[in-house]
Amino acid sequence: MNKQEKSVLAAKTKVLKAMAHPARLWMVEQLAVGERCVCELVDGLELDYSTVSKHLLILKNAGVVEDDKRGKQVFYSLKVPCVLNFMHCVEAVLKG
Amino acid sequence: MNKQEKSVLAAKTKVLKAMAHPARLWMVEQLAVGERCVCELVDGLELDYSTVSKHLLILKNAGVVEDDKRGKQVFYSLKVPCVLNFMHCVEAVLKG
DNA sequence: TTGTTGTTTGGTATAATGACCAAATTTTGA
DNA sequence: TCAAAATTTGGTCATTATACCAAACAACAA
Repeated sequence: MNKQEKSVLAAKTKVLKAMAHPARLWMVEQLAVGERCVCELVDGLELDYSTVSKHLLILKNAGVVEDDKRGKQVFYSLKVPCVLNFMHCVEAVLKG
Repeated sequence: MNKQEKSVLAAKTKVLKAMAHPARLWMVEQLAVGERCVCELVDGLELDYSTVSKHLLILKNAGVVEDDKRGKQVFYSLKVPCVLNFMHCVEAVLKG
């Protein structure tokens, strides 16, 4: 494996890791329905604002979501809807 | 979020986490081509046998791969080929 | 200006991961 | 049997993740 292959692999891994956490995956599924402000995600997850904010940063850095500040609130939305297709496959894995 | 929703989420997360590591993702991509013995994966990754073996166990426990012992060697193969479809989406994420 | 709401940042303690080494296991071959 | 080859298991240690608290910031309202 050369240096370039390694960096491609690292980049893909970053996207997968971003979604590989229950709170983050839940948020991705919510955002698939439509944009949400941080407050709504905090409500749903019952986690600290600081925690949710950091999770969102991870998703954002991975390129999975984007944010939009409107007034006092920040709205997050799914940047790449195809990530959901994958979840069908994950469900297939779960069924064996 | 009730107990059942949480456990479904945990199960999906397990599958994602299993692939969210460069060595494991590389192995999944190799296995997509065809089955491989542990020795071949060790060769390609340049990691310890023990390390690779543990990575494979994680993939197996997640339901992503299966193993087949033939003689002295153990061959691993991809149990759910659709996981690869997802990688196309990941690549889309990478392109922004 | 001051206060309030919504969000992010910094810090810290704790838990989970991942890499290696050594040792145990399993299968085959001499 | 005994030894070698392929793999797994157990243990340790360093690194990374994650949760919470406190404090900082930004936008708006009084």
